[in-house]
Amino acid sequence: MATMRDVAERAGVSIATVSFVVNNTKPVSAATRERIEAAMAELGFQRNVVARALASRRTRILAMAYPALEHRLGAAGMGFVTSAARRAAERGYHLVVWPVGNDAAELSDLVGQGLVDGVVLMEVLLRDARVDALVASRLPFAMIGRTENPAGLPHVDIDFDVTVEDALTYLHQLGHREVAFVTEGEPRATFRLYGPKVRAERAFERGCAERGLEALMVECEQHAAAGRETAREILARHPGTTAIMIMNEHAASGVLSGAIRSGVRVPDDMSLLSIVTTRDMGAMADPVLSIMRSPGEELGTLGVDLLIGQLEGEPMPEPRLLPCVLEPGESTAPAPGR
Amino acid sequence: MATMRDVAERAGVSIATVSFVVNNTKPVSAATRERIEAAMAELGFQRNVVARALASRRTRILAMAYPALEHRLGAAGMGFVTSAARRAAERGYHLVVWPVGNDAAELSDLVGQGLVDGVVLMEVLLRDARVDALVASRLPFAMIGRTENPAGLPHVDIDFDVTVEDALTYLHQLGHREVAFVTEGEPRATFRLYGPKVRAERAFERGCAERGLEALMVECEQHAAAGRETAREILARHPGTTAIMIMNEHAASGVLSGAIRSGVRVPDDMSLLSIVTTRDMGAMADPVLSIMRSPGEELGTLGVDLLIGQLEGEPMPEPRLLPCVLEPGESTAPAPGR
DNA sequence: CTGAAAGCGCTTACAG
DNA sequence: CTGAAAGCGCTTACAG
Repeated sequence: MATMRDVAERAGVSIATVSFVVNNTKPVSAATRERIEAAMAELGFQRNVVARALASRRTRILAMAYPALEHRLGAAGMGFVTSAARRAAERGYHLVVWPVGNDAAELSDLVGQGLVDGVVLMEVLLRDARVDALVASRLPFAMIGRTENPAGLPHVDIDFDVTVEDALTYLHQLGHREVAFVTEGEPRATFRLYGPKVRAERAFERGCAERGLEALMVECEQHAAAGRETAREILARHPGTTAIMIMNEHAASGVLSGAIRSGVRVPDDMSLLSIVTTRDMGAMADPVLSIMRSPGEELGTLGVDLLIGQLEGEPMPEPRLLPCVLEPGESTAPAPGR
Repeated sequence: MATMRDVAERAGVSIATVSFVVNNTKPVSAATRERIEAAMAELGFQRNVVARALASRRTRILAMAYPALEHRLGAAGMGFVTSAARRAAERGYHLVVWPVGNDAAELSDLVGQGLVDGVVLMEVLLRDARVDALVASRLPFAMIGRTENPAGLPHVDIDFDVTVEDALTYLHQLGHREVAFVTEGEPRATFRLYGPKVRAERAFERGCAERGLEALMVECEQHAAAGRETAREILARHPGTTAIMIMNEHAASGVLSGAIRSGVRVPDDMSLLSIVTTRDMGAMADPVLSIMRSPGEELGTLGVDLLIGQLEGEPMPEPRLLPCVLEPGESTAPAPGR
């Protein structure tokens, strides 16, 4: 590999001048610039990013930190990572992936190595030791998700209030008055601090109260069999239910087939709406599920933008909350008798 | 951040000696080692990985290169990345993700930056310019997947021969004599070079020939609606078919519901076997699909091991081919009349 | 507009 | 067992 020294010799200049044209950081006369560019082309020069990082104290590497044991991150998880990596590349950065535990020690350790200029933190909890560790480290970071009170901390997240409110409005306008909400259930204690679930539940309760509806919520493990069982349970205990809203991607198809197996027609007797999910997931069911699409890729892109913005001294961008967008499928219809 | 110089001063030694104990690279007397370790603890010293990389000419960063536009990589793609990142971390490496185009120029450019010690290349084609570029770069690499003739190139891949053979054996033993194979179809020209598809088709043809069966193969786009249409087509044109093998994760549930909508009972009238997929995908269908599980995470782990093996001068590990493993669900049964 | 030089924080022969 | 010193390949004041 040719170095700057090689280029400088060939062009008959100092390496400083080569650096100036490579980085376009100081004025250089057209003549010498041309000589240098010719030399670079002839030698196939590429600047060594490690040396640049050490000298400039900026590695131009970002980290994407996500929970190591997170199996919930399926297709959506890949969407975060690929969109974030793409955006980072577009802006001249690299993205490393850091599977980290929920304890902050591991993250602090990684940060201390000095490899990255900043961190994008995924799957943030309402109270999150990793966030505290990042604040303490003074390294720039951005959250995908947010703590209980994220004011002042750069973040992007799904707008659960708007998403749930839009979902309820949609179902309510279809005439549904008894709506069940199937959420994710998990034994792990930290799950009580899982923002998406907590925020969606609060929004559901509020939305139901405003409409004078009962807020029926059921937790369900994250697989199809549990979804089937949950559907049966709802039908047995709350036979008046005409619509089920689901925020549990892996159980949604199970809820559907559980209902169908119980002799319920979807959407004639029962509407199903799967929220915070992807078109692909909805399309795999039969009938195709109506969904509210999660803005997964947008969040990855925005998270990186928020971080790079800080690194490059742009005016601190506002936190962004993006709602999921309704994409009706075949599983929602007017309530029976309407 | 404390540097080695700080530690050395505090311990009253040279920075060389500090380096020796940090890296455990030369014998140091117990007494001085203790002083140094105490100093490190007091200062909270962490070695700067960028400086180490520059001095040692090893960054201990690996790249995972995958096709930028690849939307096929859903949950399985995340499995590759997370398992690879975890393995890299276990062995003291970082993993950067590189979304790259199919042309080799982008990859060569990234390699030339000197950021990584090696590359794990995903979604390798039978003839692949990126592989040629990596060979030319002389940078160590490992493939997940393989070219047409990968002898001498480190790789891990699914053993499509064994997988398809096992699938056929399973169906044949259940009495099925007319088996259709639904594969992925795509307009892109490079898809003709997509190894998994080509190898599976060859294996299917061979297996059918050996058993005196007709090798019925149908291409299908990668979504559920196309799967439904494909099921109808098979039923209409080949009414004797009693089993469908599917290597098209996103269409599998569609094939199932297409068959059911046509009045076919699964598995009584028709068996369905989805190969090279995940338990999660199979479980989302009703009835639960019998699958052959893709060893996605194992491939990610092995790919990293293969790469690190080269970097650390271990004897060149053999390429590894892993078969998918049969996990019967509710969608396969003896052929009708058996 | 251009260059000489210090320095980023380590590793690694080399010498003792 | 330990240290002085060169060097990894750049960037960046500073001087001219």
